[in-house]
Amino acid sequence: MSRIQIPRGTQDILPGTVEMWHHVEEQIREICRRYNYQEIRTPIFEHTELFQRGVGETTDVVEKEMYSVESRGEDALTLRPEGTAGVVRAYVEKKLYGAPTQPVKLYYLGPMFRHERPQAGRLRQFTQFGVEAIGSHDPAMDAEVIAVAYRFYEQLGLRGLTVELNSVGTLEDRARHRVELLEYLSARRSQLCPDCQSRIDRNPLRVLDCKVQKDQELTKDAPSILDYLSEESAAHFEAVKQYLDSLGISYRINPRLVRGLDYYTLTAFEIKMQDIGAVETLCGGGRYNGLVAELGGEDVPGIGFALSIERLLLALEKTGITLPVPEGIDCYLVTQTPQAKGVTVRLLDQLRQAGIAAEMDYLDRKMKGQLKAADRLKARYTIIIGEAELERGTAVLKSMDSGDQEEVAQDQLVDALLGKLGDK
RNA sequence: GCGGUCGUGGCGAAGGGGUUAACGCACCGGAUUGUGGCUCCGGCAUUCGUGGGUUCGAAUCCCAUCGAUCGCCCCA
Repeated sequence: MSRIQIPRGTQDILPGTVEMWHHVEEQIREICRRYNYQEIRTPIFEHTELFQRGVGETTDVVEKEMYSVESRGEDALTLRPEGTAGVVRAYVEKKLYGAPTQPVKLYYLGPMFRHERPQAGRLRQFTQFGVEAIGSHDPAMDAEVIAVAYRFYEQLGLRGLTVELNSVGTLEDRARHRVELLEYLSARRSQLCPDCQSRIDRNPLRVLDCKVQKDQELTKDAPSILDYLSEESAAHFEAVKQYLDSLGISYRINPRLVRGLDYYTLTAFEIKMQDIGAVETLCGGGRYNGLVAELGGEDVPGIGFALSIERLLLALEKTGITLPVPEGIDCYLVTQTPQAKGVTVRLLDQLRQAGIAAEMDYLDRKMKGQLKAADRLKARYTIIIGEAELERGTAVLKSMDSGDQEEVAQDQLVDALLGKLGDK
């Protein structure tokens, strides 16, 4: 029979690795508790139209990366490629604008799906942690959202991160900038790389972000969005910068920073780290003041970020940070003869009910093999029941660390072991 | 959608046309018939991703295919 393999761009997270995920997940819940963001869980799939309207019809994500299915004559469904659209949909549908605490501050953690060619830090199923703060225009809100991401990385031990900051303005700001930019780019069209020539028509802001050296030089003096911000937009941007200064979070203004999703307005930011492969962006986010209205709600502002756990793990690995991973069990039960097995099974269950992580042999290994197995499992203690102990109703309790051992009555074992484990 | 590199046991890895496919880790057994971590000994790939071709002979050369990986586009 031929073997069925894991789909491209997905991964099995096995024991030994999953513990790191647990640790990261704990840190996420902890930081969200402190910053007062509450968890929301939305469906893994949504109506395709949600992403078309939310993310934007002409974005790459919607145009060529969605996993969509026709669903038995009903509206087409799509595996979520990002988290914000679903959260905002829920905000509108569940009327969270009426929630007793405002602004509404939510976080999510879960798998996203995009049909792309996998590479380092890019998968078809990947996991995002994101927050959304909906209902506030306050630039301090922007700073807080950036701080959540930044402090989260700090808390895990990552250093040398760069916060890149920009304002992409309001729709009106962008429209005025776009006219000038198009004029500038069109004049140089033929000298730009083929990718950029098509970007001019699709998303001219992207041209400014091109990695080709020649293009960088050609667009060096292109009109900057920052020069087209309205007074209000500029004031917002200034305030965000000041709040970040107060937080002691350093940042780099990058007027060419563009986000790939259509819903962003005003503040846009990324957190980057070098040398983790071709992808250096760990986290991306920004304001989306038009999105709630676009999805049928009131005209309520919002801001959020999304970051990938896979990229975080990659960054930690490159930095040489190992996460604290609990390992080892408390106790391994060893039997010399098959006759003792009945007692062992009973004792094992008693230990487990008492909260002790315990294991026994299921492979008919000899005593020696069982002790070796206990060692491999990093058991702190072993309980050995040989012929003599079986007869006397006792067991040997042995410390695997010191090698010390003592004989204990079987009905005293749980307490004896609890006492020893408690001493540690 | 496009390009580079790679595919040998559970894992890491040598071998780059000639008949036993090194070695290390892990695993199992023994030395030690009631005790792990160290040591020593033994066992563990009818087979080199898959299919086809060249050849007296292919893990080794060629083609195709599948997969992995890195990069482009784009993004977290």
